[in-house]
Amino acid sequence: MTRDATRTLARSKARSEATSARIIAAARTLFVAKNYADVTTDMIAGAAGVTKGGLYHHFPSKEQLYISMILDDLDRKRRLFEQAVAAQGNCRDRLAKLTRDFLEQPDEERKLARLVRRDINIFTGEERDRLVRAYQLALPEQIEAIIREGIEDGELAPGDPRILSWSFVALVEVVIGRYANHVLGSTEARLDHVLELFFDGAGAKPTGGTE
Amino acid sequence: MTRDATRTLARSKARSEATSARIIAAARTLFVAKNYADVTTDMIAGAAGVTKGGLYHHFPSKEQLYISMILDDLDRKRRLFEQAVAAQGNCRDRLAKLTRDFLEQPDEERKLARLVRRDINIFTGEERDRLVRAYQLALPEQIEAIIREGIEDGELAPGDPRILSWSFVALVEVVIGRYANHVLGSTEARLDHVLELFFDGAGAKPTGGTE
DNA sequence: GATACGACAGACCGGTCAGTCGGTAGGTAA
DNA sequence: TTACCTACCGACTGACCGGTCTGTCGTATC
Repeated sequence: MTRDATRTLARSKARSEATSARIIAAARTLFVAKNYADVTTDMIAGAAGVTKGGLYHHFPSKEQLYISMILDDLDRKRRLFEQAVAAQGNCRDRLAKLTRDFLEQPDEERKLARLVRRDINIFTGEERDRLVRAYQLALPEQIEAIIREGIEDGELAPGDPRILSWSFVALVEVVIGRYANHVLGSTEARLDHVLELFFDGAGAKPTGGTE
Repeated sequence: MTRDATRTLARSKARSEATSARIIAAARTLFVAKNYADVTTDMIAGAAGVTKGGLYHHFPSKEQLYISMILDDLDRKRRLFEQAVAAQGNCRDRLAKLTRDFLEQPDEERKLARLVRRDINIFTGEERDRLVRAYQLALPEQIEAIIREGIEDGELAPGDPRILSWSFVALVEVVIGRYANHVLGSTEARLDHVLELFFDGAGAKPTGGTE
C-alpha cells in the first residue's frame, strides 16, 4: 500500500467518523428533548444531515445507536469524575468541587442520566443491567470514595459510607439538578444549602437536641 | 319516570362505572410495568376484559385514559397526605409517619409518580404543566407545611422551609424509594438513617466543628 | 479506462397501532 | 310490536415507522 493510499483511507475513515459523531450528536439532542419512542430514525438522520440509509450504514439499529450514544457520554463522564476523586483537599471541598464540575456540564449532557432512567425499559437482560449499573452507580461510587476518606480523617462521623453517598447524590440530584429549578434560588446558593444540610443537619443547633 | 326505570338506569350506570374502573386499573398495571408507548390499547382492553371498541366507548383516546388514570391516583394520594399533615405530634415524628404511610402504599401506586416523570413528554402545553405541578409539588408542599411548623416550634433551625422540604423529599425518594433497594438494608433502617441525617447532619459530632 | 470500494441516497416493504364504524344484545318506553 | 337507548363487539383503515435493498457518485488502484 502506498503512502497516498494510506492517506486516502485515513481521510475516508475520518469522514466516516465525523458523520457517526454528527449522528450521535443529533440523536442525543433529540432523545433528550423527546424520548426513545417519539424520535424516529428519519428525524435523527435529517438532523444529522444524512438520510436513513446513511444512518443505517453507520449503526445496525436504532437501539444500537442509542447505546452508542450512551457509551460515548459515559466515557466523558468517567473522566470528569476520576479527575475529581484524585483531587486534593478536605472532604467538604472535594464534594463541592465535584458537584460544581458536574453541574457545569452542558445541560444536554446532564440530562442524559435522566434520559437513561426514562428509556431504560427498551432494553432487556444483561444489556439493561449493564447500562443501569454504569449510569446509576458511576456517581455514588466515586462519591463514596471521597466520603470514606472523610470518615477516616474524622471529618465525618463514623457511619455507613454507602448510605451517606446515596444521600449526597439524592440531595444534589433533586434539590440542585432536577425539580427545584423553578422554585428556589441560584445553583450556588442551593449547593451551599445542601452542603450545610449534609454536614450539619437541619436540627436546631442552639438547643442542640441530639438524641 | 317510574321507580323501576330509575333503578335500571342506576344499575346501568353502576355497571358502566365498574367497567371504567376496571379499564383504569388494567391501564395502571400495564403502564407501570411497561411505558406509554409500549402499552397498546388492545392490551389494556384485553386485561380489562373488554375489546378496544369497548375501551373507546368509555375513553375518547389513549391519552385521555392515561390522564384519567393519573387523576384517579392523585385523588387518593391527596387524601393520604392531608391526613398526615393534620396529625398531631412533633415535626420529626410527623415526617416519619407521613413517610411510612407513603411507603406502605401498594408498590404499583408508589411507582406512579416515576411513571408520570417518565412519560410526561407525551403531553404538551398546559396539560403537561398541570400534571407536572400536580405530581411534583403534591409531596413537597405538604411536607413544607410540617417543616414550617417545626421551625416555628424551634425543633428545626431557622431556614428556608422550601429548601428543607425539597431536601427531605430528595432523601426519601432516592435513598429509600428508588435506587438503593439492591444496595442497602431494610426500608425502616434507611428511614432512620435519613431522619438522622436530616435532623443531625453527617459532620463529626464529637469534634463539633460547626463553623 | 476498467475495476473496485466505501459512503450515502431514497424508494420501498412489512408490521404495528390508534382510532373508526357498522353492528348486536338486552333492557325500556309508548 | 315497534322504536329507542346504552354498553359493548370486532373487523377494518390509514398513518407511521424501523429496517432493507438497489442503486449512484466520488475516489483510488492497476
